[in-house]
Amino acid sequence: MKKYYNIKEIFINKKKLINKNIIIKGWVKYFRNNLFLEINDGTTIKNIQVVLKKKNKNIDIGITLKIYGKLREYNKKIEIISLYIKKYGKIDKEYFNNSILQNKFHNLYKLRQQSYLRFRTKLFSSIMRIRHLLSIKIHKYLNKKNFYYINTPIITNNDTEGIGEIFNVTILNIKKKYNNYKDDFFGCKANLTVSGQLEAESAILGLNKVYTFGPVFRAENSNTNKHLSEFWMVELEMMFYKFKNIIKFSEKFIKYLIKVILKYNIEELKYLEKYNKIKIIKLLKNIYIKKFIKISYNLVIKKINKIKKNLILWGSDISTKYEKILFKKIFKKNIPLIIYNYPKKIKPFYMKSNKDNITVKSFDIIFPNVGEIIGGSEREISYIKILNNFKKKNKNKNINNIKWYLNLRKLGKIYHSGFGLGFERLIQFITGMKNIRDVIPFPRYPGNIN
RNA sequence: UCCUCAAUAGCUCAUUUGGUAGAGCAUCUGACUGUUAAUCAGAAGGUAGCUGGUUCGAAUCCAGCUUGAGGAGCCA
Repeated sequence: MKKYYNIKEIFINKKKLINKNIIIKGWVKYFRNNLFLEINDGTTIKNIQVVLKKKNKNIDIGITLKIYGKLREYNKKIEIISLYIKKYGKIDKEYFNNSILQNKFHNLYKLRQQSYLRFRTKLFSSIMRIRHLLSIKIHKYLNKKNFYYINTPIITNNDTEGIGEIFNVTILNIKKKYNNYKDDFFGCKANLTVSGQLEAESAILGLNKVYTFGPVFRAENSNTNKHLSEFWMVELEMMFYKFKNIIKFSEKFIKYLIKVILKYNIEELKYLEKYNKIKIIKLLKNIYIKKFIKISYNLVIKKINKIKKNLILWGSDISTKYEKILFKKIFKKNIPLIIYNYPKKIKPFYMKSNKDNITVKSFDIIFPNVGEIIGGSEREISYIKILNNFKKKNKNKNINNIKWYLNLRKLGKIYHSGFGLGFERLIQFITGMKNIRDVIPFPRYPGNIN
C-alpha cells in the first residue's frame, strides 16, 4: 500500500487513512511549544499539524522535512503523531530571517521585492491556485464550445491596436546607427506582439472558432495598479457571430469562470476576503446570479452629464474617473457594466461601423474596482472601409504590414466577432487584490524586471 | 510621463517647532507535553534610502537622485 501522501490527498481521504501510518513531505510553517509542527506542502492552502514524540529544539521554521507517523483525530481535527523525521538539509538562518519568509506580516511591496519567495506565502500561493484553475477552466470551457486553441506569434511586425508603445525586437547594435532594419534579423522592423487578434481572424477562416491565450507586451510607461508591461490575454474570435451574440457569450463565459472559482477555491477566497477586507464571496455570487447592466455609450454620456452638466464630452473615452462615477453614483450595484456602441474615432480600425457611421459595434465590460476586463466587437467585413479606417487612424504606419489582413476580406463577406479578456484583471477582481503586480508570478513593469 | 505624499532595527511603526535613537513582533539564550500568529524571563540588534548643501549641531531644514503609495493620462 502507498505510504507517501501529499496534504491535499490526506484531507480528501482522511476517513480511509485515519489510524494508518503514512509519510508526508513538506516545510514547517509554525513550531509551537517545541512540540507542535504545522506543515504545508503547497498542494493545498491547509496545513497539517504534526505532534513530536519528544520535545525538540532543533527544528527551524521553514525547513523541509520528511515525516513518518500515524494519522489520528484529536479535537475533531486530524494530526500526525510523528515516529520518524528526516531533515532535507539546513536552513541558512540569516538569509531566512532577512527574507519575507520570516514569521511576520510583510506588506505586498516587500513580497514583490522577493517575488521568487512569494510562492511560499499563504497569500500568494492562494492567488496562484486561483490563477491556475482559471487557466484550466478557460481551456476546458472553450474546448467544450468547439473552439480551437491556436498559438499566435510573440514576435511580429504588426501592431493591432494601432496605438500605444511597443517593444522593439532587434539584433542591431544600438550604439551604431539604428535605423537600417533591412540589416536586422528579420529584414524589417519587428516587435513583441500587443495582441493576437488579427492572426486569430485569419485562423477562423479555416477553424470556425478559435482562441489565443498568451502573453502580450506593452511598452507604455504607465505606473498604475492596473497595468503590466507583460500580461496575459485570452482572445476569442468567432465566425458567424453577430454583435448581440458575442456580448451574450462573453457574459456567460465570465459567469462560468466565477462560478468555478466559487466552487473549487472557496478556502482561498475566504482567506483573501480576510486579507483584503473585502466581501469578495458575496460580490462574486452577486455577479454570478445577476444580469450585467447593458447600456449604450450615448446613454452613459447622458447619465454622467445629468450628474454634472458638461462633465464629459461626447467622443471622449470613459476613463477611470467616470467609471467610478458610474459605479458609485449611477448604478450603485457592483454589477459589471456592458457599454456598447462607442464612437468610431476612439476605437481601432477593424471594428464594424454602425449605420450612423459615427459609432462602431464595440463593447467593453467594466467591472467594479478593476475597470475594463473585456473589450470586443463585431469585425468590419468591408475591404474598403478597413482600408480607409487604417489610413485615417495610422497615418505613419505602413499599410503593407496588414495587407494580408485586408486580403482576408477577399474571401467574401463572412461576418464574425471577437473579444479579448485581460487575464490578470480578471484574477485581480476575483481575488480582490489591489495591485495587478500581485496576481502574476513575476511582474514586469517600468523599471522592474527582477 | 505629470501631480501629491512617503522612505527610521529583519518586519510594523514611534521619535510634537534641529540638541545622546524608542516600542511591539521576529531573532538568540533559558522555562514549558495540548499548543494553534502559543506564553513567560533575559540578551543582542540602527552611518535614519542615496548624494550633496545649510548649521556649533540634521532622522528632522534645502536641492538632486532612487524606490514606494494614492491620483491623472494610457489601456486589458
